[in-house]
Amino acid sequence: MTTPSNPPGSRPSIKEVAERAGVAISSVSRVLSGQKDVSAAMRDRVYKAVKELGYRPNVLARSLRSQRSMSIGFAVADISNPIFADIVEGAERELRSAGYSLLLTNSEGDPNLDADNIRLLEDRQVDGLLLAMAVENRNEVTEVLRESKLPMVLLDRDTPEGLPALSAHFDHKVGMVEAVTHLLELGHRDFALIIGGPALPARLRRTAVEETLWARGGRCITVDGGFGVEGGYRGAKTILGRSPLPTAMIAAGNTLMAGALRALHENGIRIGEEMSFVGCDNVLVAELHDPPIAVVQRDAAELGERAAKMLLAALSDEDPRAYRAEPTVLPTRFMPRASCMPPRAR
Amino acid sequence: MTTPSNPPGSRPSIKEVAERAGVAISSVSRVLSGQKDVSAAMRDRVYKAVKELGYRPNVLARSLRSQRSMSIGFAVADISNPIFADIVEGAERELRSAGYSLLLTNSEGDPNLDADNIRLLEDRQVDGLLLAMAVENRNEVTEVLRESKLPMVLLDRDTPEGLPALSAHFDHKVGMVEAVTHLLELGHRDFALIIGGPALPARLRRTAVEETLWARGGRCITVDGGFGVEGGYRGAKTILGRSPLPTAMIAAGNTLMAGALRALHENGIRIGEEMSFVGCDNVLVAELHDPPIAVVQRDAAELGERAAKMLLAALSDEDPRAYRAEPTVLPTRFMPRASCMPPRAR
DNA sequence: CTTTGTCGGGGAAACGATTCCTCGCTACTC
DNA sequence: GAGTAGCGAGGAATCGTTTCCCCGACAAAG
Repeated sequence: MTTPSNPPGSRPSIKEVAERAGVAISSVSRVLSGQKDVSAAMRDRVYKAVKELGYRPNVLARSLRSQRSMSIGFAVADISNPIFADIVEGAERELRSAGYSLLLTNSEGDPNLDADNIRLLEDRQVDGLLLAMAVENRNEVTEVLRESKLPMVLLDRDTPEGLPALSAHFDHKVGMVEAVTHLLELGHRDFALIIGGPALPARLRRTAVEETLWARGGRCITVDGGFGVEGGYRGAKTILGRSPLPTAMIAAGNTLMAGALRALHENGIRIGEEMSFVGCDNVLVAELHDPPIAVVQRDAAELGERAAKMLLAALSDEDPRAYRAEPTVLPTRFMPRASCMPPRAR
Repeated sequence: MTTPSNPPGSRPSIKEVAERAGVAISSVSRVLSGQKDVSAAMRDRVYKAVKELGYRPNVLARSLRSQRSMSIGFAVADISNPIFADIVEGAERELRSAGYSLLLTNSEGDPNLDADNIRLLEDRQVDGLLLAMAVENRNEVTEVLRESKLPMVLLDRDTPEGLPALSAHFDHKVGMVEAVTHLLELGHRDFALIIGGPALPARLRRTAVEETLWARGGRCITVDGGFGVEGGYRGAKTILGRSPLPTAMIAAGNTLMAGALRALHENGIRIGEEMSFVGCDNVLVAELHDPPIAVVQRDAAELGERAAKMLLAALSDEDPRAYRAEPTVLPTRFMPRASCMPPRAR
C-alpha cells in the first residue's frame, strides 16, 4: 500500500508522513529542515515515509509559521523591453541557486498598477523586492515603499530622498562619452539627442552627451518625446522637422532607438550617409539593421545577478533594513558600427 | 492612538482589527469577505478599524485555510522571446480583473528546470497553470503534469496523449499558406524553409508550406537548425551552402527569422532582390529592416487573454479537471512587404 | 404566553507547517 | 552509586485566516 491513506484526493501532509514513519510531527520537521540532533534511524524512517508518500511540504504553511517565504518580488514597469528579459534571467539564476524563487509583476507602465503590484507582493509575504520602475520623489509608489519594511534593490533608477533602498545601476555616462567622442572625431558638430522621461538612465545619458559636447565644442538639441517606441518616433520626427538637420542623432534607450529608426526610415533618411546614428543596447534591431547601428551596450544579465546578490546579502543580515551598501555600478561600452560615418560622406 | 498596539514592528492582524472594533474575529472575516448576514453597524465598525490600522489580510494564511491562493502559475521556457511579453500582458490583464495574480517562472529552455518550476508553482498552491514550453510525450515535464490535479492551459503546444489539459494555440497554417501563395504568385518555385524543433507551431508551419507547394508545384528544402536565433543562423547557413540557391526563404519563427537574417547579411545577400524572405511575428526586427520583412503575424496578447479566460472558466467549474473545452484557435495573417519580390527581379 | 424560525454574531476547530518546552534516557564524572 | 550533563524525541502552542457550529434575541405564528 503505497497510496496515501487519509485524504484521498489531496497531497499528503507532514502529519501523514509522521504517522507512516511512526514518529512525531516535530521530528519529521526536524529531519526535513536538516537540523542536528536527529538519529540516523529517525532520519531513515522519515525519508522512507517521505519517498513512499511522495510528500512535498506546503510552502504556504511553512511561510506562515516561519515568517519567511523564500521568495522575492520583482516588479517591472515594462516587460516588453527586451533588456528586461536579460535582467530577469540573471536575477532568477542567482536567486534560484540560493533557494529563492521569483514572483514577477508587470504594470505596463502604469504607476498606479506599480503601487498595487508592490502591495500585492507584500501581501504574499515576499522576503525582498527588486524594482525596475519609475520611483519618483512624490508618487504613490514611493509612499508604498516607504511604508514597507522589506529590503529592496532599485535597478537603474534613482533612490528617492531618504528611502532606505539598495541600488544597482549602469554607468551610462562612460559609454555615452565614448560614443560622442567617436562622433566628434569623425567630424560631427551638430548633434541631436532623443531622451525619454526624467529617469536615471535618461539623465545620465543626457548630461554625458551635453557636457562632452560643451567641453569640446559641439552643439546639441535634446528632445524628450516620451517613453518607448512611440516616444522615440515623436522625438525623431521633431528633430527631422528642423532645418538645418543635425548630422548625428543619438537615441538614449533601445525602445527610443527603435522608434527613431522608424521615423528615419519613414523620412527616407539614409543612415550613416545622410545622418550618423547611435542607439542603446545591443538588441537584434541594432545588429540586423542595414547598416548595423552603433550602440552603447551593457550587460543586463549581470545587473540582475548583482542586484540579486545585494538583496541576498541584505536578507542574511540581522536587520535587513539597516544593511547599507554602496550602489553597484556596472560599466557601459560604446560599440562603433557602420551607422556612424563622417558627415557629408556622400 | 492610531498606532497598532500589540506587536510593534509587524503588520496588524485580523485579531487586532477585531479587538479595536470590539467584535469577534469571525465577524471581521465575514465583513471582509463580503458575506450577507452582517448588520450595517457591524460593517461600519469593522471598516473603521481596518482603515485606522491600515490592515491588509495575510494572503498566505487565507490561502492555507481556504485552499485557494487566487494565483496562477505561468511557466515559460524562454522569456527572451519577444512574443512572450505580449502573451503575458494579455494573460495578466485578464487574470487581474478576475482578482488573480500571476507567478511567473522561466527555464531558459531547460526542460529539467521546467519540471522543477512546475513543482515549485504547485508547492506554492497556485490554483491553475499556464504553460508555454515544450511538453513532449515522454519527458519529465509531462510526468509532473500528469500527477498534477490543477487545471492547466497549454499555449501553442501539443497536448500529450491523455493529459487533461486545455489548449489555446494559433492556426499557423492559414497565414503560412497565404505567404506561400503570395510567393508562388510572384513566380517563385524554389523554396527553403527553416524550422526549429518538433513543436506544434513548427509542425503546422511546415506542413502548411510543404502541402501547399506540393499541390501547386513548387520545390522546398526544409532545414531544422534547432531553436532560437542560433538555430535560425545555422539553418540559413546550411541553405546558403547549397547550389543552386532557392529563390525564397521562409523562417518559421521570430527568433529563427533573426538568426536567418544575420546569416543572409553575413553572406551579403540582398534580400528581396536576390532572395525573397518571409519571417514570423510583426516584431521590430522585421518592421525596421531594410527592406521591411514580410511576416506571418498573430495577436499574442489575445492568446494570453483567451488562455486566461479558459483557465478562469475551468476554475469556476465544480470539478476543474472534468472541464473539457474545445481548443481555442486564433488566426494568423500574412503581411506582405518589400522583402518579397519576383525572382531574379534585378 | 409559548413555540418556532430567522438573523446576527461569538467561539473554536481547522489549514500545515515550525519551534519552543519538556522529559526520559544514557553515560559520564566524582 | 548518586547527581548531572546532553542528546533525541514527543507534545503543544503558534502563525493569520476561514468556516462550521451553536446560541441569544427578537419577531411572528399558534
